[in-house]
Amino acid sequence: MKKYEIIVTDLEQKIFKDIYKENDLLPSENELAKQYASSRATVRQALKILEENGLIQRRHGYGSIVISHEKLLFPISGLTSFKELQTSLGFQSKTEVTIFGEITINQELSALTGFPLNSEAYHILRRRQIDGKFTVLDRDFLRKDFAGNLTKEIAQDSIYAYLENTLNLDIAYAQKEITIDFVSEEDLELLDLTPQDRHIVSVKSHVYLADNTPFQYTESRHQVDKFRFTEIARRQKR
Amino acid sequence: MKKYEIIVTDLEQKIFKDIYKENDLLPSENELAKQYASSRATVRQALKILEENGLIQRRHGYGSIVISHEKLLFPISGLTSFKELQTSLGFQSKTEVTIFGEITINQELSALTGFPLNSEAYHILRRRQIDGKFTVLDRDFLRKDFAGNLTKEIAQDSIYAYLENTLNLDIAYAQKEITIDFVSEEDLELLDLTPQDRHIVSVKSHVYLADNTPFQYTESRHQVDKFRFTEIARRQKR
DNA sequence: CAGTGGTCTAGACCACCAA
DNA sequence: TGGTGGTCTAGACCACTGA
Repeated sequence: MKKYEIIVTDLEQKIFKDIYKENDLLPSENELAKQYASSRATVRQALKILEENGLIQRRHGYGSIVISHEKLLFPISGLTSFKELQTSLGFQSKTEVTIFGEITINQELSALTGFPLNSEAYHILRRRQIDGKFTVLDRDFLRKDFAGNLTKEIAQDSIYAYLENTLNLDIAYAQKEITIDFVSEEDLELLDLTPQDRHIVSVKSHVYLADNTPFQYTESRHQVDKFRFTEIARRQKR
Repeated sequence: MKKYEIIVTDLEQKIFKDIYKENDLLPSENELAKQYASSRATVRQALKILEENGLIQRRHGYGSIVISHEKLLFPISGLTSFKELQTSLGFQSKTEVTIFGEITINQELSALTGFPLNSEAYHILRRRQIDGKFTVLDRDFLRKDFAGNLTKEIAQDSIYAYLENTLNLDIAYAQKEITIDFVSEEDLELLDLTPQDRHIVSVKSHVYLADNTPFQYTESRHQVDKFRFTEIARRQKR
């Protein structure tokens, strides 16, 4: 474990255990450097992470204030997968793999996914049940040359866990887009929608590996009243 | 201008001018440190910002890759106000101030906004026109003890510009939430909705100052088919 | 004013990557 | 293996906040 990670973890725990309470000041950077027997730069690296995670707010010439952390629920932001969400929130839920196929990328799919023309990809359609009702429909395209031997069983569990832990693929970032679409035939067929539902929330993601190759394209369609997205936004000074 | 800002700006321009093209490698950190006559730490601070802004992707042991920047349109993320968006995107648009009033924060409003009970606040309702149609409805609550003498004229222009540039208020971060609501009576009355529209996108923001005081609460209601939200999400390793 | 966080330097060693 | 980015140090000066 790296030194700055140790500091982050320790401060996180102290915040969650209310040793440092909401609106408290953390010890100064010099003080923390002494406490952790580190340089100030290392402490600052740790504080930067706490700030990005929305746990503290730093103030020039004053100190680092602890932010209310009760409000920090349910960040769909940050590339979190369904399985992770589900376990961390303790939902009653199930995943059904509707389609598990392979496909050659044609012109249209290449434009959509960013994959090379004529490359081979998995095409997976899954629907996810929350509290007994199918509320989310996920369509995934994954490049076969990277995703190795994906199976239906893995798709039923967590694809991300498999890619990152088993294949050691380095997933770096995603370009996400949220829009509201009209309900499609397919949505009606596969999700438990009420007849009055005309709209659906669509979250499209292009997922890239560390070396910048487009690796996955996902469209996730959520029943409108089950969707919620939260994030901490910091004002960009520059 | 700080040294790392100079480096960021310079590299940004070189990327936008295609001197460094998509999928190119930037010069190494040591090389850049030489070029800008700075330390490596300063170069790294600049590269960190470029990475957070989605312009490059850094890779351990390899280098910093330039990411496609054509995809970077319309980030509502990052606390951007309507006026900024409008000017940066060149929309034809207009803002109408429907309500400009003052209000004492009661129990209910205190819970909603986080403002102290019995404090004084501005209550502003604005509707925004894009291409001749009212598509966005903004309801703002701003604490009067911070927002000084706000006027209807300022509200018609940009409140943020006034607060930051004129009052020098230090807006630090916002907790945002996106949900889909049912269309309300008020929405129907003030927005140009079609009779079939049943849903509306609601973006709620709690805005905080640098010293962590809740300062503004905004609910922004967007016509469903005019709403689009994009962001770059990085996978959290920790 | 003393103390805080923000910027910056010049070094060091390590972990990773491609050839 | 040589070059890359990732971590870390020990120091310096500056800009800002509060009393």
